[in-house]
Amino acid sequence: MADKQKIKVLVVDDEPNIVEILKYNLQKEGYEVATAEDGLKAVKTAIKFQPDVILLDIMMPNQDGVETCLQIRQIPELKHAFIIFLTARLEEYSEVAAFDVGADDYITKPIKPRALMSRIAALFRRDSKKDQEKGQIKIRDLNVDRSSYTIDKAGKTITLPKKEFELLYFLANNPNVVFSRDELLHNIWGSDVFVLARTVDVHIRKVREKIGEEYITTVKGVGYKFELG
Amino acid sequence: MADKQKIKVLVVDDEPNIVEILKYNLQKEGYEVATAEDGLKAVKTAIKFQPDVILLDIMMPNQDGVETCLQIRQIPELKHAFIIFLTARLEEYSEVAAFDVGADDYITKPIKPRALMSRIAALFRRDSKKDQEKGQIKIRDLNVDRSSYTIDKAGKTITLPKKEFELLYFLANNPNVVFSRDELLHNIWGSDVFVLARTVDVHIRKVREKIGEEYITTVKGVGYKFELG
DNA sequence: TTTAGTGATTAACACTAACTTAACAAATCA
DNA sequence: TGATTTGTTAAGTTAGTGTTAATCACTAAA
Repeated sequence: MADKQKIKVLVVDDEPNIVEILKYNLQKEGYEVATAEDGLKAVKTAIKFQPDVILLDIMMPNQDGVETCLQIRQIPELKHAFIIFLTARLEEYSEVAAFDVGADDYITKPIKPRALMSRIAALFRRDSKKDQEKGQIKIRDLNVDRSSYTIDKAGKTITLPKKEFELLYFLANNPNVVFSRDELLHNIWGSDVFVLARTVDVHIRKVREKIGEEYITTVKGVGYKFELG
Repeated sequence: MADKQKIKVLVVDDEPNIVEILKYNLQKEGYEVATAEDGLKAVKTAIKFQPDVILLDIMMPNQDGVETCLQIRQIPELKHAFIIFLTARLEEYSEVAAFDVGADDYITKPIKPRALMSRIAALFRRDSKKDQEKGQIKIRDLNVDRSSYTIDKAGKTITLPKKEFELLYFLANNPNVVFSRDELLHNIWGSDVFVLARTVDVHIRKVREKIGEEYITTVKGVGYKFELG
């Protein structure tokens, strides 16, 4: 979702080129970025900056990524942070040690910015899903229940397939807000999936068919919204 | 379409077929397209054309993509441009060098036009959202809400079609300022759309019909304005 | 390994609200 | 008054959406 607060990413690598590329691409995607050039500085910066994600090169002067990761994991304020290792392809060293040490993911260089962005985005999609998992929305006469992918309406229980459910859930979670097809794709399908925008229409059709026509309305030329009142 | 200013894309490849396919698809999506067939011409064209995005083949006669990219990155006016490399799958050469040289992304041939389009669109998505975040205007007894494309008036909710909403939104956003029909067309319809000025009258009529006559006033011989107090 | 089934995506065609244009009536001003 | 501008309505056109069906991908059962 469009988080009100920018997600903060700390990039740690001793190669200025890589730092620049990542910084550039991350900022382009709307993240707030800080950088550090070695492990020692990384820890200091992390404490000040309180990042949500840390991209951590393994091979660095002063203090390598593994050791740095260990230290960061000791700091209570940074426990929630996602740590992603950046490794050259041939450092087998990393893979095992990385996870032992508390990394959440790792990617191999050379880095494909696009893939990395998707991966970071995915972290927060998953995370936000967790938030929602408490998730039961009562809206109008519907009871939208994420844990079972079902809708309760007047005693009747309707089960929806995944995409249809996600679509309804997303709209119901943001009632009265119009979303364009592209926004819906971006938020529900993810930023790294390429499907035609009109696919949304078909899903809308099916949801309407199952729960009734009166909930989701079309704003022509703009998109769809869940109608309150 | 909706975009005020067309996004400019420069396609550089020595295979006319590929250039044609990309050009066709990009234009269909509303981009302004220029092309070049080798690296040397690409630089010249880029300087004149000032593209926002450059699709750059790696393997080209005269001067390859990597060298071309380097040169383009030297030019201050083109620093903001997104450079995306097009590479055949087996040129491992490219991946590393590409990013060293300042590329923002790369995609492997064969190119799937649809995926490429999504990717380019994604580059600019953030900006367009920012425009929309302005959101909500409270003026007199109206609440003009862009997120739902509705007007609230004394508890009643009125939904307007896109153009009518945009018209009201624009006027309400600049209360007491008179706009000529041409100015309204230019600001709401966009500079590249040609419709008769009197079309505005009809939309004004419909907005008045829906929200009441007392908000938008006519200044004869000049245009319309949103009336405060 | 087939087969059947489900869901996701795309493609094709139908339909209609929204938009544009045109035409005429009403209002305004010289 | 006549000329010009705007209001209003209605008819024509288009872009956007609704809808159905075909295709594709995947899974589970036989």
